[in-house]
Order: sequence, then C-alpha cells, then structure tokens
Amino acid sequence: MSTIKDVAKKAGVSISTVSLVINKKGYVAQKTLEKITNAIKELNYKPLHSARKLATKKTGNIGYIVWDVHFSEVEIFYSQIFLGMEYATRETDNYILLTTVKEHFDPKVDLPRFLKYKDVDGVVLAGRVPHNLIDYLENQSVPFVLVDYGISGKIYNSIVIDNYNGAFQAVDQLIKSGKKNIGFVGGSFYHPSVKERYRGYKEALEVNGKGNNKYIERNSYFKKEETSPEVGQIGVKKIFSNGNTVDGIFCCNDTTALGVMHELKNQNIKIPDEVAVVGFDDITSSSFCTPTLSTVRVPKFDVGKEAFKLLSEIIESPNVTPQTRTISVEYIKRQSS
Amino acid sequence: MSTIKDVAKKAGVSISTVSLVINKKGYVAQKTLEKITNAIKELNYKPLHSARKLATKKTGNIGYIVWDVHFSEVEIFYSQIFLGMEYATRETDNYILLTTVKEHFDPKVDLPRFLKYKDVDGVVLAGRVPHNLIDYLENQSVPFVLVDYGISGKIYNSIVIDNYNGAFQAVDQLIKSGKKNIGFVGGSFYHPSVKERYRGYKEALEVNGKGNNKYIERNSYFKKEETSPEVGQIGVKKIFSNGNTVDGIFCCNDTTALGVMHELKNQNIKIPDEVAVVGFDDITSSSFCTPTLSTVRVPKFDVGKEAFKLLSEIIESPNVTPQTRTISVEYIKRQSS
DNA sequence: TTGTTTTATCGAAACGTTTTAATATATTAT
DNA sequence: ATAATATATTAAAACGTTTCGATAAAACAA
Repeated sequence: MSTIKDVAKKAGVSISTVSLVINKKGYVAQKTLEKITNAIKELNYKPLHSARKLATKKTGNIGYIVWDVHFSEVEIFYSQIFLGMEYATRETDNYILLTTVKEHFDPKVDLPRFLKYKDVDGVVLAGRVPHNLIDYLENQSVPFVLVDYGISGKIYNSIVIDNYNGAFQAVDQLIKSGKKNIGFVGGSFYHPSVKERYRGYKEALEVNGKGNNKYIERNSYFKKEETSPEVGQIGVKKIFSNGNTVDGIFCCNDTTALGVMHELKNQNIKIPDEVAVVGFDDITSSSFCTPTLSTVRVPKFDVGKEAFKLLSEIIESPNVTPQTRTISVEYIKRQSS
Repeated sequence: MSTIKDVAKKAGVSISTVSLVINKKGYVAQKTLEKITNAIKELNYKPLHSARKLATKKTGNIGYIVWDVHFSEVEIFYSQIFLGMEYATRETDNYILLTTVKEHFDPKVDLPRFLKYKDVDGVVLAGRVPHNLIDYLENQSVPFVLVDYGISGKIYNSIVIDNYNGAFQAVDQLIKSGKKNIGFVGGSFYHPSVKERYRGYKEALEVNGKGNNKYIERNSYFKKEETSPEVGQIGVKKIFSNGNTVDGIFCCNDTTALGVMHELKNQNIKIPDEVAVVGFDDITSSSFCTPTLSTVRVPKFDVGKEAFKLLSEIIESPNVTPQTRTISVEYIKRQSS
C-alpha cells in the first residue's frame, strides 16, 4: 500500500502539499496539482482512514439506531430509510454503523458500543426510540436527529413525514370519488405518525361536511404491535360486525391495509366497488398485492438522505437551534380505490 | 476526553504498561494492574479507535454486502442474518459496514466505497451476489465468506444452510402424516438453496416409494423475482388448473408459501385438511398468518454469528484451505400441516 | 556462589495523516 | 520604488495508540 509519502516523493513535492490537494485546501499551483494528481493515480493511492481520523479528531462514523422490534418485524420501512442514508454517505467519507436497541433499554447496560466508545460523530434515531436513550445523547451532547418520531413538548432536530397532509389528501380523494362513509383502521397511538394520520383523516371528513356524520373509526389496541395485518383484520371484523355501511377504509399504514384487504376478501366484499381501501407508506408489497393498493407514498430514500444531511450540518455547527424538516408525501391511486 | 497518557500519569506508570493491560499482553504485576484498572475506571478512559487502528494496521471494520433486490424486497431474511452478525460483533471491537450492490454490477464503477478505500479487514457476502464481485475480492485477496450461497465448481469459505435435509425432513413428515400427492412450488433455480430444497423434496419422495409416482412440481420462472407470494399464487393456479389431486405443497420458502396459502383460500380449499402447506425459513409472518405456517426454521441469528466467527478466523490466518460450515435446521409443525 | 530464565517496566520509534507557522516568491496597490 | 497582499511550498509538531528492544529485578537452577 502506498502512503502519502510515496506520492510526495513521486511528485517531487512535500507531504504537506499532497495533503493540501487531497483536501482541496489552500493554494497550490496548477502545475504541481497535476503532478500530484497523476502520482496519486499511478500509485492508486488512497488516504488511510484511521490516520486521517486520528489527525482530524473525527471518527467518520455515524450511528443509526432503531428499535429491534421495528427492524425485525415485517416493516421494511426503516431499512429503506437506512438505505437512503447509506446512499447519501457514498459521496462522503462517512460510514454508517447500524445497531438495534431493545424495548426495555437501560443506558447503563444496553448502550450501543459505538456510543460507549465514542466511535461516532453523530447519531440518527429511526422511529420510536427509548426516551432515556435520547436523554443520554442530550447529556453527552452527542449530535443526533430523530427520524419519523417526536416527543410532544420537546423540540429536537428531526425529519418528519407530512402525515397530516398525506392522510388528508387521501381521504379527501376518497370522498371526491364518491365514497360516503369512510372508516379508519389503525393500531395504538404510541407513534405520533399514526396520531397525525388520524388527525388528517378526521380533518378531511370535517372539511367535506362529514365531520359530525356517523363516520366510522376503529382502533385496535395491541401491546406490542402497533400496526400489523392482524390489526387490519380485526378492524374490519369489528366494523362489519356492527352492520355498518362503510364504503371506504383509510388505514394507518400499508401493513395494516394488507390485513384489511385480506379480511374484506374473506368476507367476499368487492374492492374497491363496495369498499375502497387506502394505505400509507407505499411499501413494496402494496404494488404487488391484488388488487394493488392505493396509498400515500413516503419517499423513504429521501427521508434517509435528508436525515444524513441534517445530521452532517449539526455535526458541523452543533449549537444552532433545533429544527424540524418535513418530507412531503404523495397520494398514489391504484386499484383498491 | 482522557488519553492513555492521563491514565499512565494517574497510575504512576508508563504508557507502555497501560497499553499492556488494555490489550492483556505481556507481564504486569498484580499491584500495578490494579492501579491501572482503577485509573481507567476513574477517568472513564476509552482507547481511541482510530489511533488504535493506525498503530495495529487493521481497520476494525468488516463489510456486509447484499444484493439490493434481496435487501429491499419483502425478504427480511438477510437483515436478520445481519443482525446476528451485529450481535456477535458486540463482544469484539469490530464494526459492520452494511451496503448493497446492484444487479448489474461493475467493479470499476459500483465498488463499495469500503472496498475501494480498503476500509475493511474482510467481507461477508449474503445470498446471491455478483460473481465479478467475488472475483474482485479474490484478486485483491480480501478475506471473505459467502453466506447462503455457493458457486458450483468453486469452493469458498462459506456458511450454508442445510437445505437438503430440511426439505427432506419436511416432506418426509408430510408423507408420514398421510399425504399422498405432494407438490413443489418454487421460483427459478438461480439460487442454489432453492435447488437444494428441491433435491431434498424429491429425495423424500423417492425414499417413501413415491419417486416414480406422478408427484407434482411447478416452477414459475420470473426474471427478477425468484421467490415471492406471486410465485406461490401462480404456482397454485397452475397446479389446480390441471385438475390434479394434490394434498400437500412444499414451498421453496415462506414468502412463496404465503402466496400459496392465499390462493388456496381464494379457491376455498381447506388448509391443512384438503391441502397441507409447508414453507422454509421461518420468517416472522409465518407464525402470524392464518392458519399459522408449518415451516423449516433457519436460525438466522446463528448463521450471522457463525459467519462473523469464520470471517474472523480467516482474517487471523488467511491461508488455510477454504471451508464450508453447515447450519442445521429444524422442522416446525404448525397449523398448516 | 554464579548463571539462566522468568517477570516487570519503560523509552522511543512507528503508524499515516493534518495543520500551524514560517518562508519565499509573485502580484498588486500606492 | 516600496509596501502590502496574494500565492505557493514546506518543515515540524501533533493526533493517541502499539510494539520493539533495552534494562532490571526476581526467581530458579547449577
């Protein structure tokens, strides 16, 4: 392996000058720049990460933390966001360290190693995440950004999805297409995103003069699973056991919507003619199921990208006031509506 | 942040001695050891990764590469293996760098950055992976291990799943439970695991004297998707459009089995009484669907753990002859059979 | 006793960068 | 012409470890 020394020798300059061109800093004459660039190419020189990081006192790593339940479950959602981040880092010299934390998290024991050893410059927290972990990061003043999560009453640097408007739009479209009686199926409201989607749903009803109509809503409360096909199935069962005349269902997310459609098919209810279904997220399966699922597309890659960008900015200048960036979403009409 | 220097000063010894105790090397007197350990604790000293890596000429990173199609799809399989590895690294001072490569991979352009810059000590390749990537690693003599994949005619360090015996066992059980006509539903045979599962299936039929029976097999060939619910659905449609009397279906994996069950339910065929279904992998959904899916459990965490262990060994001593470690699997009987 | 070997400690070099401050030359302004 | 500024290059220090070799004391063997 060639070092900066070899490059310097080959180009007939000092180490310092080579460093300048590698980092695009200071002044260097056109001619020497060429010499150095050539030498670098010929020797296929790559600066050694660890040496570089030692000198700059940065780690070059950023952490990505997600609840194990979120990562392991059917939800590919947060993996996609991760990938978006990973893509974004490809143009930089950062690496992402992915780890999970468990539900009952104790900073004393369960702290991710990269935090314990201070091996990251900052951290992205994806989705719902233990609050004492957030506290820890604040105390240690580790730069961090929350993705798709928030804590009411607190303001952190965060990337959020425009859940409210997405839901509003979807339900509004459903109404405009002639549906009269639109139900909501979702799980618990632990996750603020679900709450926001519900808010958008309700508001769309209001605005269209159905606010005090006997619209239907069903929330199934589970302990562990906030959203899942089962939540959807049970939701449908409950709704139709009451002899309701629902002709459209807005679901808190696609996973739940899949369960909803499943159960509707079981009950021989035609989608979308008798009941239209709309989900949220646009996970891969939603364009592969039958009928294909109308949904609100969340640009997961962009979310990841933006998270990385924001975090980089915070690392650069840690003391600006926390900001929230909202990623907008798009209603995707498919067969189910 | 405190450095090794601070520790040395506080303990009243030299830097070298502190280094010795950190790395558990050489001789150090009981008394000094205590002094140093205490100093480390009091100062909450953590060795700086980059400095350490610079001195030892290791990167402390290992790469985890997976096809983007494999990672993004419904398949959570390779994410779980990743998690298993991540767990294993927690007891070491290694970090895992996860990245994806695309289908049409050109080492000249698409090479993961951590390979380009030699920022890893070794690499784990998960699942089917571009062959020219493997070639690249060989040429550059980067230590690597294949997980759940192999290339016929070549022997690499690898962790494989005991697909043959798993399939054999599952089908054997199906027959023992009284099923007479067992079909196979799977996708293409690009992935050797699918091929092996098919082999196990066939062998079980043979052994039970059904080898030259008119057993059913259906392979749906798709370009991109080798396995998926759609493959399963189409498989079922094909099988029953011929008026066959299949009473059991062995699927190449759970994802496919979910599609199979879906279509059987559509056709009002009772599971397992009329047709039993068995999958492979034991993904999370298989214990949540209705009826719950009998399957062959692949201990994904163990696979990841073993992959890390093997890779570490190879990094340690790169020139031992390549070996293959087989992870055994277990038939899990649930409602669908 | 003397000579080995084992145990214990440390100084100094090495790992490959970045960065600071010094120096020199070229350019521009007065 | 002189002073000021912009451009260009470099030597040397610094970043925080590990490791090699030297040295010395302690334990053991003859």
